[in-house]
Amino acid sequence: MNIKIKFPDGSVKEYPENITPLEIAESISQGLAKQIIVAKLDKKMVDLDHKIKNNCAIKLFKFESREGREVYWHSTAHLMAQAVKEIYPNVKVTIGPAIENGFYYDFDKDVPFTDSDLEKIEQKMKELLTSNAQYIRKELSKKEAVKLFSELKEDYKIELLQEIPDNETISIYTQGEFTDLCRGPHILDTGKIKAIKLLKTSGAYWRGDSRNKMLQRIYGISFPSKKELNKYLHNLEEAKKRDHRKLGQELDLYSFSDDVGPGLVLWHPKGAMMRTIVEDYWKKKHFEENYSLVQSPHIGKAGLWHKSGHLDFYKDSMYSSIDVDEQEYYLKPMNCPFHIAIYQEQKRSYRELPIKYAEMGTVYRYENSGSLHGLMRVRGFTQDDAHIICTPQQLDNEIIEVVEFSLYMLKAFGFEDFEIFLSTMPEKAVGKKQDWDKAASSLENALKKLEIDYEVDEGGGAFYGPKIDIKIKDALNRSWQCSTIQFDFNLPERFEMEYIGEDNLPHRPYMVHRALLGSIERFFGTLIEYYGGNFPLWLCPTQVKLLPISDNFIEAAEKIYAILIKNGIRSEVDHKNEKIGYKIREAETHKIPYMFILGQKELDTDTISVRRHGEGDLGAFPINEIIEKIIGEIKNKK
RNA sequence: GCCGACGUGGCUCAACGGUAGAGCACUCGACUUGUAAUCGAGCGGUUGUGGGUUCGAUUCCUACCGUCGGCACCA
Repeated sequence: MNIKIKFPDGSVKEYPENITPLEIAESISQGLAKQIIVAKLDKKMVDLDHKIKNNCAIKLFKFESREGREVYWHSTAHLMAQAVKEIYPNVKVTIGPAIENGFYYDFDKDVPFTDSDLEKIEQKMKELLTSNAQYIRKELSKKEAVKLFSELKEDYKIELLQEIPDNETISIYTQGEFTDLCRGPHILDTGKIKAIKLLKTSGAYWRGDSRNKMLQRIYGISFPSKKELNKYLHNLEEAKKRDHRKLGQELDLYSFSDDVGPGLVLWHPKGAMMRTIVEDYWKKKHFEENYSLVQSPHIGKAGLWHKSGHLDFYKDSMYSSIDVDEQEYYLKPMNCPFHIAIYQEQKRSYRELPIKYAEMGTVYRYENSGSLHGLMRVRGFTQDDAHIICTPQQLDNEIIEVVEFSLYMLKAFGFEDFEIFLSTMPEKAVGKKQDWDKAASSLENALKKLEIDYEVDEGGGAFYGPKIDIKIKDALNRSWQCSTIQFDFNLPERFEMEYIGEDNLPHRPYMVHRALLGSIERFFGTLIEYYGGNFPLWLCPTQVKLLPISDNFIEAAEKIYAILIKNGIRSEVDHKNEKIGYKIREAETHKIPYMFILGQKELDTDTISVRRHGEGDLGAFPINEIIEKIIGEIKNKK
């Protein structure tokens, strides 16, 4: 009997029953058959030797597809587990999924893996490859599976099995001597894996819970060719050059000091200059958006933080108290209570709302030592914070405006690539369910109305309200939260915030916290990595460096410098007694966008020779012309 | 916080159970220079901190601090 197979292009072909995806691929072309990794029948991913029984739609995946890579890497993880078990038979296996770039496998092993263990394991994997073992799927009952893994003494697998319903069919995969509990699918045989690299080891808690035992994780990656692996490793090296910690030092933007303390940033002149430009732009835009700028102190009395709930919920991550005149004070971990205090200085009318208080507020949080990371995660940072206090009727519109504003800001700094999340009510939460729903739908409506793609992070909201987060990835693909727009059902209640409505009765306002850039420190870090230190001209701390050909032209350079400064162009004169090649090299390595070269030739023709970073010699320009060009570029934020 | 690795002049790195060496940077001198490193000289480190082993430690052990890679956390 024949069955009908529908292809993604809509065409339908008939095949005999029990045909496999691999055979179907072979019927199309040998080339395709060689490349495919896995197949999808209707909505189910299956092995390539899966016997097809019914009419269905088929989709074949190569390594180039996300699905293909996932299966490929997952199969490599099995291979790694096999290698580990052969070298260390007493190690217990746990789970080993594919991740965005490669795979990992967690093992329970008393002594952590060392770098040389990694080499041994990699070597063993390559050895195992030569046997070209097949990944053989077997289905069995839960009872049988429990028996099998008990015999293998794989306790973690038994724990996993226990969570599967009793009547469900369990699948296991075996390659060579190694059998793993696994839903699949897998590649057909290890022969497809051509290049492997084990990248790093680390500790990782069983099931991601810090109360559980710490396991030993190995990360790795694999490719169908050595060439692709090398390319990946090369890209990794290139990405490391964009690391904001490396560039921050090289470009003399900021530093940390052991004497000052971990996670406390020292902004050097060039970094502080850039920060000032960011903040000035931010302020200008906030005035345009009808925000009122406020400023608040760095510490406040304990009572304030009790009332706000911060001491209940976050005491462990607040710096310890400061004793002032026998009163307890705390460094602020958030700006909200101060903004609320400003709001409450007067009786507020509905006519005043919405009130939007904004502040570049520097807050201090005692972050775990292990989580500190350059500028991305620090202990003292400045939030571009604001609190929108409005009536329920104003809410939807305010949310739309703030989401738009947020994207506008990120785009102004050149960011196009970010991920947006809508986080909903967590298990532990304050406020009424109906308020949460209203707030969440208001957030969702704004995203939909603005036609923004987003993911829902179920239960990912703060305890006090749902939120929209925007995350940006760093050079090494780690993602960091920047913008955040958060509802707060907690503080208006706790502080008994009110406004007098049209009905002459007090009402509780809605409050939204929002930070568009997030933390200035983190934002600056992502900015560095995004541009790899080659900032758009308007942000560059030094826009033009004047390079006299010899000492004899320093004076002439100083004159041009004065003109540039007068035109608002940030410039420097190179006073070094060096050859022009040296000065150019130094300016290039410092990623200075414009180099003005000045010698006899230029003096004679009343021009300057212009060199652009990364582009090279642009030729000679009359000074006015090049100033105009530069000013234009700054205005266009290029 | 947890697991692991690491910590040598401002930076990048070397050496080693016998009181540290190079390049760059910096200072000085010579050269007065044409689109990514001119030459020479000099300055600069109680090898993260404390304790221990040893005749002797930067090297070995240990605790702490910090950094890095993950995990957990992230209002």
